[in-house]
Amino acid sequence: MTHLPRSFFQRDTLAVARALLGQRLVRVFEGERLSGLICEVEAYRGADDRASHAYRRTPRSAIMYGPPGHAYVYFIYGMYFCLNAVTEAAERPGAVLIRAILPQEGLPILCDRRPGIPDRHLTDGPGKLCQALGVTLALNGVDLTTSAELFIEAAEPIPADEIVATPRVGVRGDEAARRRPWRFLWPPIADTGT
DNA sequence: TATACGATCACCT
DNA sequence: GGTGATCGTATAC
Repeated sequence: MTHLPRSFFQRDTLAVARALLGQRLVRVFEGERLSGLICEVEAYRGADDRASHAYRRTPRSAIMYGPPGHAYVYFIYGMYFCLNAVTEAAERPGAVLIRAILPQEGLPILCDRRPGIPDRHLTDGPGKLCQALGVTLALNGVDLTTSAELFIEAAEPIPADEIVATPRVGVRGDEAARRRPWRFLWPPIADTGT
């Protein structure tokens, strides 16, 4: 088991998004391994994508203009965090939002961190998986290719014909941005958000 | 300095 | 299927 290398992230954002499906997201929290297979992602790009935080270069979005392979964590709706992996070469902004994982290791701890929530819903949303894994702003900017507390391991690649693409969730306003099928799901039976 | 809003979730009906 | 929670960030003043 080894960290995905920087070259994995340093390419087209859409290619990284598809390739991340099926890989294992690992969080080492208080000495315990928590992990799950990535089963839902969304691609966000830069100047050509009004739905992306990187559409404008601000202090918050600056991380997406930096080298690939780093974590971009942001706070949303007053109570949740979302985890992204920065893509593309430096100065070319892009990121993949990790929206859901299938729990593999540390299930009892995931349950402890989300009391009263059925197993099925522990990590089936971007804010949920951050809560379950203990991902907060403290991890913003960490290097996923070298970090000992948050990284991604190579697992089984997913055949292209098992991946479903749909429009992204929660994208409003810009018509072109809303139309783009840059949300990727695996397996196809996963929640479709309808 | 002030204000509007958001890449969401849980709980209600 | 609808709505309230709750606050960092961007943008306007």
